Amino acid sequence: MIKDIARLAGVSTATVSRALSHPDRVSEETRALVMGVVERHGYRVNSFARSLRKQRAGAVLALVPNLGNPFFSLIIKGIQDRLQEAGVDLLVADSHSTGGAGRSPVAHLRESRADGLISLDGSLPAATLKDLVAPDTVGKVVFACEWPLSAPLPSVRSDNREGMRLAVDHVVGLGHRRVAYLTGPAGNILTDERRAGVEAALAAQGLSLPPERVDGGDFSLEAGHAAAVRLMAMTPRPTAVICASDQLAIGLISGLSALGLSVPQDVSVMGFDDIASAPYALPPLTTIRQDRLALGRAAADLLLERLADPAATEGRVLTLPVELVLRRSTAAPA
Amino acid sequence: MIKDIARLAGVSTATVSRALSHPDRVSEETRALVMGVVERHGYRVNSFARSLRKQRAGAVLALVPNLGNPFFSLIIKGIQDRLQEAGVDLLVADSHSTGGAGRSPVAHLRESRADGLISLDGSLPAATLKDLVAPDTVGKVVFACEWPLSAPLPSVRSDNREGMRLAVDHVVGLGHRRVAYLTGPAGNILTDERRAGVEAALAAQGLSLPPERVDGGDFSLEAGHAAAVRLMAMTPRPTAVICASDQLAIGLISGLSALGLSVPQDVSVMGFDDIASAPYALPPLTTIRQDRLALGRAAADLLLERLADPAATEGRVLTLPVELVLRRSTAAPA
DNA sequence: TTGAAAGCGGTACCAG
DNA sequence: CTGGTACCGCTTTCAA
Repeated sequence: MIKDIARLAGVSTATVSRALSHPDRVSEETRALVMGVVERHGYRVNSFARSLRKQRAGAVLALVPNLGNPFFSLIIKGIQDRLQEAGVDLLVADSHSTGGAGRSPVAHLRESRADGLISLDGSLPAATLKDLVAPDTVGKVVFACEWPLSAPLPSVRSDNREGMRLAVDHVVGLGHRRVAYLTGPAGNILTDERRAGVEAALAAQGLSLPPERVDGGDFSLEAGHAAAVRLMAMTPRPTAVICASDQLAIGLISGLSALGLSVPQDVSVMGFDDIASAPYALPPLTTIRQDRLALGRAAADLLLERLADPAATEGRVLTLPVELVLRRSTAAPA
Repeated sequence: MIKDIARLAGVSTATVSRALSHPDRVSEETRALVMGVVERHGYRVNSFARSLRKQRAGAVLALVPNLGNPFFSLIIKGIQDRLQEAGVDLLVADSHSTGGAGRSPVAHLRESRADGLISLDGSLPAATLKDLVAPDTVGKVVFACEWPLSAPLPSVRSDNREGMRLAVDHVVGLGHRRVAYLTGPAGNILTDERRAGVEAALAAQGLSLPPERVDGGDFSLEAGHAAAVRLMAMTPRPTAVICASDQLAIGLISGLSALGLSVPQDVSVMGFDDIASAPYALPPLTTIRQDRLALGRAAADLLLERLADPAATEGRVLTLPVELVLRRSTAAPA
C-alpha cells in the first residue's frame, strides 16, 4: 500500500514512510507532494506492519475485576483520556471472566497485543501475579485503585486510611461512640486498608471496633441492604455505621428504611467513594470522595512513564488525597 | 522467534506454525514434539506478525458516548463476554473525547487496528457517519442500544416504544390522568423513540401529552432533580411522572423529597432501564427493564456474524424485549 | 507429512 | 535529502 503512494508520488517507499513518521527529515516540497497523494487516496498506515517493525503495539490493556461494575467506569475513562493523548489504544478485559480458552491476561503482553497492563484488580490469582513479575513483564505493569500485597509493583491508589480517619473523626466528632463498620470482600486490599483505617482512627479516639460490630462482606448494594437487620438487632445498637463503599451505604439505608428506621435520625451512615448518585440518595450521602477520574489518569500516566523507563518507576506508589464530603446522612446521635 | 522453536525442535518454521494453528495437519508425534518445546520455552505467537499475514486484527472497537457513564458498563461487559468466547479483543474509545489528534474512530478500522466497530453512540457526527457507510467500512459496523436515523446500519436495541407503552398503561391503569414526561437529550434517538412511545400509548388511552408536561433534557440525575420544582409548580400538578431513564427518576425523587413531597403518595414516578440501584432507591423504583448484558452480547454476536458475512446481515435490526418491573414508586393517585 | 520460500506492509540503516 | 534493501515474525502455497 505504501508502495502505491510511493509510485504515485514518484518517490521511494522510504520517503513516504519518512514523510509520514518524521516530517522533519524530508524536504518541504517532498513532504507536501507525498501528503497530497496520501490525502487524495485516503491512505492510512497499516498498524500491524508498523507494530511488527517497531516492536510495539501502541495499545495498553486494562484489567477490570468486573466490567459490569459501574464503579470502574470513571477510572476507565481517566485511563482512556490519558492514553488517547498519547495516541495509545485501550484494550479492556475482565479479570474474572476467565479468558475463554483459559488465556491469562498476561498473554496479551507476551503475544505483544499490548505494550503494558493496568490492573484494577489487586487480587489476581497467584499464577497470574507470578507471570506479571517475570523479568519480561514486570516493567510493563502498573496497578490502579487496588494493588497486590505480595508484589511491590508500581501503583496508584487513594489514601484509604486517611479517608477512614476522616470518616471516623467526623462521626465521633458528632458524638457517636458505638460505630459499626460495613466491610468489603475478604481478601481485598481495600477491605483491609479501610478497616485498618477505621480501627486506627477509632483507637486514636479511645474507641474500639469489636468484631461483632463489623458486618458486610462485599461492596454491593445487596450486602448493605442485608446488613441492616443484623446491625439493628444488636443491643445496644450502633448509632453510626461507616461503610466501605457508597453502594454498601445506599443499600444499608434502603434496608434501614424497610425496617422503618430513618437516616440520620435513627442511625448515621457514611459511605466511601462519592459515586455519582451519592448526592441524590435519600438522604444525600455523607461520604469520602476519591477522585476516580484522576486516579485512572494517573495510572495511565504512570504506565506510560514506566514503559519509557522501567527503572525509574520501580516500586513507585502514588497515593491520591481523599476528601470528606458532608451531606445529610450523618447527624449527632439522638 | 518461531525460528528458535523450529531449530530447537529440529523442524521447519512451517511445521511449528502448523502445529500451533492447524494441529490436525501435522503428525501426532511432530505435534507433541513441537508443543513440548513451545511449552518449555513459554513461546507465544506474535500477534502482529500473525495479523499482518492473515490481514485481520483479532480485535473490535466499542465506541461509547461517555466511558464515564456507568449506564454503559453492563453493555460493555456483554460485548466483552461474547468477544472473549470468540477469542477477539475489545478496544474501547470515547466518542466524545475527540480523538486526541482529531483521529476519527474509523481510523481504527482503516489502520486495521480493529476488524469491526460497535457503536453505542447513535448521534455520531455526520462526517464520521459518512466514513462508516463507505464501501470498505460499512460491512464492519454495528450499533448497540442507540442507532443513527440517517443510515440503515445493522443494530441491536431494546423495544423502547413497547417499554413506554408498558409504563403508560401501568400508570394509567392505576388511575392517573395527568402524566408528565421527563425526556432525554434532544437529538437522541432514544429520546425520540421513548417520547413517541409515551405519546402513542397515552393517545391509545384517550389521553394526551401537552408540551408543558414534558421536561428534562438529558438522562442525568441532575436533570431529574432540577425538573422537580418546575413540574410541581404546574397547576394542576401532574400526578405521575414517567422518566426516560432511571437516573432521571432517581434525581426527580430526590428533588421531590427536597420539596417535602413523597413518592408515591404525592406523585408516582417511573424509571426506564432498571439499573442496579433501582431496587434500592427510596422508594424502590418501578421501572422498565432492559437487559443491557444481553444487548451487549447480541451486538457482539451480530458484529461477529457481520464480519463473517456482511451481505447476510445487511440492515438487520434486532429488537430486544423489555419488561415492566413493579416496585414501590407508583400508586393510585391520591 | 514436511520444508523452502515468498510475501504481509512498513521502517530504518546504509549509501549515495 | 533520498533511494535501495534487509528485516520484523508468522502463514501459506508449492514441491518434494
